[in-house]
Amino acid sequence: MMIKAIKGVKDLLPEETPRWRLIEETARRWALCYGFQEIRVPIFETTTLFARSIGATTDIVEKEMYTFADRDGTSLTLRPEGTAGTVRAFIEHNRAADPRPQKYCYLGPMFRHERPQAGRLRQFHQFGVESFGISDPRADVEVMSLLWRLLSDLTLPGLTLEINNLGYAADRAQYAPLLVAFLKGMESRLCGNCQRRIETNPLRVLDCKVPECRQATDDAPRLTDSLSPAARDHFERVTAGLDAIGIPFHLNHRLVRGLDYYCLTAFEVTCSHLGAQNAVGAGGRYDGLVEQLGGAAVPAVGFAVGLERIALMLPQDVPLPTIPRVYVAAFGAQAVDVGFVLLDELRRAGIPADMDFRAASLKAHLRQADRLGVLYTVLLGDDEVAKGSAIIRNMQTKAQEDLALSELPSTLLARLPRTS
RNA sequence: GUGGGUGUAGCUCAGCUGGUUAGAGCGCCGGAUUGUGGAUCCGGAGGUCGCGGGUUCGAAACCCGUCACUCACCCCA
Repeated sequence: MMIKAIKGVKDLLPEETPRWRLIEETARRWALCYGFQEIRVPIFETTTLFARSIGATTDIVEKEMYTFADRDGTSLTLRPEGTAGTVRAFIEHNRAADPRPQKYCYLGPMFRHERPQAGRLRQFHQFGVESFGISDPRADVEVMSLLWRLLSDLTLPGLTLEINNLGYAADRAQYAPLLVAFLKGMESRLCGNCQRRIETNPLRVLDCKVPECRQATDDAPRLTDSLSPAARDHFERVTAGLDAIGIPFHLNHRLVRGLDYYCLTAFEVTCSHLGAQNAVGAGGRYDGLVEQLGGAAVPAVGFAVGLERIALMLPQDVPLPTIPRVYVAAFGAQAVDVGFVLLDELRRAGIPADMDFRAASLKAHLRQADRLGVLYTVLLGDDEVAKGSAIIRNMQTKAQEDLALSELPSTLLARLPRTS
């Protein structure tokens, strides 16, 4: 019986890792450029951290967490998202006491026990940022700007930034009964899911995919009309800020975030070429969360993007960095030994060099050199060894020249173009 | 958790209402070229037809079960 990877996880084979490196490096580069600093937190935490931050009644906590008992019985959970652990670390290390801006970014695997589908895995990867301690709406704008710029830099097609004002918890508490009353009058026109949502998550009805539900809720009371002046003011400054720096966005009064901790600004970047899971990245403000987890009353904004989803939309022809390499084709009784030493000398000189130890004939070596796409091949047979020389062959032009063995590393180093 | 689709060579897929030794393209190996890659030509290797049972003279095909993958719902990045 062959052992296979478990459901919902994926191997990234060497053919795909350059694309992933491009995505990861682009994300990190933009985040650092915006003053965010990388933080690395554990991929598992005590279960209560997630239950308290994400919301005990959300699907994630209720049925999607990978939870298991540690040897002493304490309940541990593989992180389903990155914010909870980052906030925990922020509190635990008393980072609020540091006067510098506390802006973090993270990158890594997350785990949710869901049925896999396009753009959704059980082990998936997110890049995210969290900006702590700044209630100024410019922090919201900064975070959305970073998200937009890094996705644009990756030349992802068909991107849309949608934003909404969720208000404060008190605003939503005031609004919810109005909405529920309206929905109850419409119940017969709603899909089965939405009829259930009236009780469980009425705001979510607004964001239903079913066209009939959207029609039915066109005239529903809007959260906007229930917002406090402070919430309105914050959001106005957010949209003004986005305008000022030229970030295109659409107001979407139906946009609701699933996690309990969001307030005020909520946003989502969707992509048209992505299948059903069309959200690439999403985030918002979560001013109450740090306090809720036992820290000071520290405001915060952040986002997370799904790297699998980015990889799905990343154009096939994006230019990937390539390393110019050299192949050592050593054949013949003495030459194989001399070639092996030469291979090591090249590498020590910083020249990416390779050799297939299985190949015995020059023909077999050249075939491998071709497959590897190297720029130069060093041809080294017993004749050359006797003369203390080697031939370097330019694989594109087929031009060959004789060189002394001793000058090979320096010559090749000079010939190879700088890594692009 | 619910529903649909698909499982045949390393990869992408043909295979008719059940009928001989299960095919193609690409890839791989060898030769034409005994020290020169890609292109061409010639030759070759490679398959428990996902697995288990059933129907039948005969099953890759039909039936039942099962597993895997996949898409979608729910929910979310």
